[in-house]
Amino acid sequence: MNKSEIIQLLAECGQILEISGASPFRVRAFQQGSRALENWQGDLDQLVEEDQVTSIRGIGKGLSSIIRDLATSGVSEEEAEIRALVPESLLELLRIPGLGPKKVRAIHQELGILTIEELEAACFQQQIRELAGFAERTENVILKGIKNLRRFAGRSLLSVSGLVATRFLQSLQRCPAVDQVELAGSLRRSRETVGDIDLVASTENSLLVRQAFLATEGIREVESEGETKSRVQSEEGIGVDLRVVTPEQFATALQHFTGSREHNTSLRQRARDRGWKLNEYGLWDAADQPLETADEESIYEHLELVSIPPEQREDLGEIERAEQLFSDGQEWPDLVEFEQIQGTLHCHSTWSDGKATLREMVQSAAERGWKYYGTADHSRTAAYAGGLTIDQLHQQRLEIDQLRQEFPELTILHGIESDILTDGSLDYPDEVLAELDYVVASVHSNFSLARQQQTDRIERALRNRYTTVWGHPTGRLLLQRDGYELDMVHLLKVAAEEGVIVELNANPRRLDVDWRWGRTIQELGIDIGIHPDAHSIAGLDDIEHGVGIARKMGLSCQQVTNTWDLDLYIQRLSVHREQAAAPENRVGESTNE
DNA sequence: GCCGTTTTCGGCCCGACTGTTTTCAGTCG
Repeated sequence: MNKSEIIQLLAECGQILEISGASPFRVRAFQQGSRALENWQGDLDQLVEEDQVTSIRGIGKGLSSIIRDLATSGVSEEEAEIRALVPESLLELLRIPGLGPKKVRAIHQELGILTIEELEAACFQQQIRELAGFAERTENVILKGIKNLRRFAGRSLLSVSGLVATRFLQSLQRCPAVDQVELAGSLRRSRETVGDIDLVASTENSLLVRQAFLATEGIREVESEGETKSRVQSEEGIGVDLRVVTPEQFATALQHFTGSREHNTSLRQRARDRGWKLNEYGLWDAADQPLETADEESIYEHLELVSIPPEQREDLGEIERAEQLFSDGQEWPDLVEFEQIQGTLHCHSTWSDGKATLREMVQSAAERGWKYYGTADHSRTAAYAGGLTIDQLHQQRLEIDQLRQEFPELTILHGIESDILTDGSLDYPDEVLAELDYVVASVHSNFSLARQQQTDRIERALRNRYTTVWGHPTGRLLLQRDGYELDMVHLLKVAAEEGVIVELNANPRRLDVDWRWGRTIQELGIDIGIHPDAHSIAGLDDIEHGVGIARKMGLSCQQVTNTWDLDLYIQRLSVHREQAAAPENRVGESTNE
């Protein structure tokens, strides 16, 4: 059983235990264990083999034994025992908003209901309202929840949620009663997908602010509204939460609602260790005296930590690091910023499956003030995407020569996104690859190869002297499909050895390589290229999503190739080719045709 | 079930809103 299946299974065990009425702490242990495994990146098989699973914080003896059994044999006695506690289909009922474990349990025990369909029927037959603790309104809430569940599927992509968030943010910014307003939650932390949108506003008049919030365009439904908290559902099916506090409370509220939950739990524990109290309204010392918290920095400073960038707040060791930096008298290192981007590689045009012409794309790159622009259409095997024949590649070079004259201030680089063929070779003969400025090597076929075979295939491509960039390394599509099975640790080592730039594909459906590999990537000294994989002019804007993920990886501008000066960049693109050309470095080199 | 410079027991973050109730449990974040 692979890692993502185990993560899912542990979370389900937590939910089953919850419905069955187990200790809430045991429930939380499964949920936190599942999240801990999800946020940990490394080779799980190796960890299991070395019997080191408990080295992941949040996973102790009990969970590690379940994980070991599942990873090695696919079955676990403990897991089977938990699963037998309640019928599996009840987990579906938990997805209905407003229905938690207690209500699901009551509905099942009293009425024998097992599925969403049965629950819906029971609501129509007005059976639910007869149960203790339920009434007519609960039936309506459930029916509405079922309807929404069928219509919308949980989390959303940054490209969608970002637009919705901006709409609400602007509506609040226009309200004169608002003192400060900021985006919080997972969007501020640059998570790759978003469950709902969190906004924090400060004011002396919460009523006016609430009214401005509820007057925002595109609200399907108001789910709750109170003195300090309101929640609506947008037309796109995304929940939007607004928390309203006083100006003095803004910093602690922003910190609190930015999260993550795990980060906040650790931070509050740190306050408790001092006999202090921290919540969204402030920070109090042991004598119950409020401490000055004018901004987020001061909250961390009181707790003897340097200020931690929002993207890093996942409780993955950042608090320990902030403590060390604080005692060393240093600051958190600067993370890469959008304004530092000088250009990019891996953009498509109408030469293959892009929607804009090469000229239009180049024009847009020049208008953005970029120093360089790399075009990389699909290679010839990608027939589905209009991949270029060798002849077309040569014709494209003629157009690029022309554009270079028209846009002298922009350096235009001619590349290709070459399919990695099933045997690991690239899609053109060496002499054709040699004519190009760079090659993005990507897998677009045979996703279901066995792990070792897929790893070997990609390794061969990475060791090809013409490979400059490893494109969208795992091929995942967020909310659609997992990446192909591969040995990521091994392949990152290969990329480091060969000097291959690892792509951070900034398309909001991909955001691949996953940010959780950030630490490994930094340890190996790998250079990351943030590439929009743009198929249109608007697609170039996706770089901003990529920068957010790079910040989440903890990267500085030095580690992101497309923030570099032109000369350094050009030099970097040829490094691999020259390295590989040296006889002592010729390892597993391919002979394309 | 996890954790630990109060370490093998006894804690485990904390507050808002809703709906069903007449003071609170359940859900959510």
